[in-house]
Order: sequence, then C-alpha cells, then structure tokens
Amino acid sequence: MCLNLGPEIALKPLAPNPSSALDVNQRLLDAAEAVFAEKGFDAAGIREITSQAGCNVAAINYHFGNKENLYREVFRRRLRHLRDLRIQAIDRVMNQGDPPPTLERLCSEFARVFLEPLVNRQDNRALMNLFCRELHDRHLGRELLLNEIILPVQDRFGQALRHLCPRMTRDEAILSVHCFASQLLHLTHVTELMLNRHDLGLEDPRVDRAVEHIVRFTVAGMRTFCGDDHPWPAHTC
Amino acid sequence: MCLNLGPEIALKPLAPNPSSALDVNQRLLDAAEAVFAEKGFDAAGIREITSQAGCNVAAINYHFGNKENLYREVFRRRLRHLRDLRIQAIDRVMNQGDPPPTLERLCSEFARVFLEPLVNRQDNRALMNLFCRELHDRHLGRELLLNEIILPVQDRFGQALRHLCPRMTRDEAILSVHCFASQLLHLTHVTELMLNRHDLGLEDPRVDRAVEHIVRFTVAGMRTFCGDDHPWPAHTC
DNA sequence: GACAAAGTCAAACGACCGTTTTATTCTGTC
DNA sequence: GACAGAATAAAACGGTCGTTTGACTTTGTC
Repeated sequence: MCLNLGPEIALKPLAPNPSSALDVNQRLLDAAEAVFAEKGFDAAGIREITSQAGCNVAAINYHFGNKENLYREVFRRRLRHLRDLRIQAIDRVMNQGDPPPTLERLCSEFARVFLEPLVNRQDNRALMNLFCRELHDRHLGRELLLNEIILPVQDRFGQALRHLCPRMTRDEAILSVHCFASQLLHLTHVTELMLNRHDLGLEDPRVDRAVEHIVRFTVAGMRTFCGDDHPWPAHTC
Repeated sequence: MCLNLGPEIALKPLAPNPSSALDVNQRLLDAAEAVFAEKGFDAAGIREITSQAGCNVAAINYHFGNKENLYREVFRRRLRHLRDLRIQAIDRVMNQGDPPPTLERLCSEFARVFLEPLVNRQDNRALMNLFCRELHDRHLGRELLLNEIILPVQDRFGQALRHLCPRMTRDEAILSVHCFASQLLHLTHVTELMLNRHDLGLEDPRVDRAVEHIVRFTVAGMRTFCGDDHPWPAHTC
C-alpha cells in the first residue's frame, strides 16, 4: 500500500503559450464554437473546451459566468455574421441596375451565399448543424434566433420579393421566403444523409445539381403569387 | 447529530399496478417515447422513464440492454407507423379514378397526413421534434431513418409524381419530393417559433394558411419539370 | 414441494458533469 | 518595493448519469 501523496506538484508552463497572443476570452469563444459545433450543447464538456483553449475550467465561469452564457456568445457572434452576409447578398442583387434584378438572380445568389459556408469547409458544416439543432432543442430563448437572423433576413428578402412582384402580398412574400429557406436548410442535412451517394436513388447526387433544382422550383413557386392574370396554359397533370 | 440508519425499509406495492396489465416492455416503450420526445435523448434520464413506466431502472438494461437500444426501438415503432400512413395517403390519391388524381390533390392530401399528428396533439408535436433532432444530432445510424421512412416514402411519392408527369425525370421527381417535404418539416418548427403570433410579421399567422401556401407553391414548382413545351406567358419579374 | 428460469427490486458503482473555492501569479499604479 | 485588483490555476464539491450487482419474488415445469 502506498501513501496518498496528494496532488502532484504543478509544473509551470515553460513559456507563455504562443496562442495566448489572443486573450483568453477570444480563445474560449473559438474553442467553444468548435466543440459545440461538433457535439452540441449537452455533449460538449467544458473541460474539452478549456483544454482546447489552453486554459483552466474556471476561466469559463470567470469570463462568461456559466456554460450557457458562453454558448449564447458563440451564437451571437456567428449569427450576426451570417445575417450580414445574407442581407448584403440580397442588397447586392437588388441594387444592381444594369441587368435589372430578377427572381432567378435573387434566389440563386441567395442560395450561393446561404450554402457557401457549408460547401467549403467541414467545420462550417458542423456549425450550420449547430444552428439547426438550436431550432429543435432550444437552450437559448427563441428571441436570439428570431431577432439576430430569422426576422431581419425574412424582412429584407420579403421586401425584395415585393419589389420584384408588386402584386404579391406581404404575407405571401414572407411565406415564400420561408418556403425557400426551408429547402436550403434541408439541403444542409440531406447532404450528409444521402447526397453524394450513388446507392440511394439519385442518379446524379451532386449538391450543385440539387441547388439548381431548388432555385428553379422556388422561382416557379414564387411566380404563382406574382398575380399575372393572363391564364396559364392548361397543364396535363 | 443523528445516526445513519441506512436505506429505508422498502414498502411493497399494495396491489399489482393497474398499468401492469401491459407488460413492462410495452410500458417502457410508451414512457420512453413520451420522455424522449419531451427532452431529447441526452436530457432524458432513465430514472424519469422508469418512474413513469412504474418499474425499476434495471428494467431498461434487462429488457433492452441499454438506453440507446430502447431509443432505437421507440424510433422503429413510430417510424414504421408514420411511413405506412404517408404511403397509404399517396396510394389513396393515386388509385382513385373517378376524379382523376392531380398534383394538387396529391400534395394537399400528403400535407394533411404529414402534418395531422402535429396539429392535433401536443405530444405528437414533441415526437415530430424528436425525429427532426435525430436528423441533426444522430444517435442511431443513418440507416434507420433512411430505410424506415425516408427512402420508402421518397420512392413512392416519386413514382406518383412521374405517373402524373411522365416527362419528369427520376432525379427531378426525387428532388421535388425533398423540396416539398423540407417545407412541411420546416413548418413543424416555425409553427412553435413564429406562427400563431401576430407580432412577428405575418398578418395571418394561421397554420392552415401556411399549408395552403406551401401546396400552391410546391405544385407550381413541380409543374416546371412536367416538360410542357408550350412557352409560358412572359413574366414581369 | 423442488427446482430453474425469468423478472423485478433497492442499492451501489464509477465516471463525468458544471460550478465553486482557495491560493497563486500577473499587471498596472502610486 | 508595496499594494490592489484582475486573471489564472489546481483541487474539491455536490450532483446526475447509465450501468451493474446481488438478493428477492414470481412463474412455469416436472
């Protein structure tokens, strides 16, 4: 039997950590974003976050009060970034006058910006997954998601739609935006689940092919609310 | 200071629990479904499940091996039920000959069956939320969701679409099914988040109004892949 | 009644969790 | 250099978790 010698004598770090050029606050946000994105709120442990940030567990409570506040700050930072990207994309299309804006250009450009962080890097994809998780299993109030991204983008996109289709009502515009966004969101899930696999039904399981489909599908759906009163050709189905 | 008397003497139940008419296996599945739906996999504790089922914690490991297997059985049972409901709805529309089937009838009937368990009862809504959570934060393999519900429904709906629109390709049909389903899924989330509230942008935030919009939007989107080659009237947007 | 298997139970187990405590180090000011 | 306050660290705290153990009860069979 051996004596309990108590905790080992701590070794001081030999030199200031090179990553400590950024202060602990920022390193915690970065590490938390990565771990939360990979595992979700519940499964992400603060010890994993702090070890990745190179600091002590107590730092989370010192700088952010608790784990949930850290989670909220991670969200706030990223949501504002995504919101700005999307609103800028809408404005870019609508303010360009030379080839006048169309529904196709508006939707395809929005889809491109919406999906860009997803297609390019794997960690961004995990982050998108985190936002979707928050839709279902909410740890923050609904106000954060609504106020930081959903309502601002919905309003700006809705205005653009009604500018292109003046006879579309306000409700029709808002609902159409959600129809479009829901397809783009769904694509971010199905991508991992069944796109890029040739054994699950699709002959051409490429993501860009699916995006083309969604844009064409969506533009046609929106046009039924444009109020053109000349009757369409009789359809066969 | 009082002595530690150890655990209290256990009282046997006075009479066989009335709910024990169903065997423990079924009671566990029912209780687990309710608790998982309310809290999700991680937050649902086996002690809450077993207390609601009126049995001991060890019963889960005795009957199902572990918590994850119990979760899987809950899923299997419900997914097959939902799958059958949806496929039957498709077949009902397609096999009815007197008023020949149309895209409108197919989509509106599918939407009705898809959303019915959600609109009617609050616990069903929680269950739908659980399925969506599993899309993002997967505790089971992708095979269960794919094989039990996604692929069967996608195939049957795709066949129906191509029967109504023979010039639609197989890929176009499958992608169109996903476009439609994604909007219905999204509605189940947004309903809690912003529908039924008059302060968030919509003048008419009723769910049935949104369903009407989705069906009209979707039918128009699908028709662009029907291959009618007579040109559409020039659109103004 | 004897026996074995199945079922159920209270209790303990070991691991991990988020948070707090307490002490020490760093940093800027006088 | 002395001091105050901010920042960081190790360790402990109290709790919950899923799982396992071992004893007891029930059930079916001979």
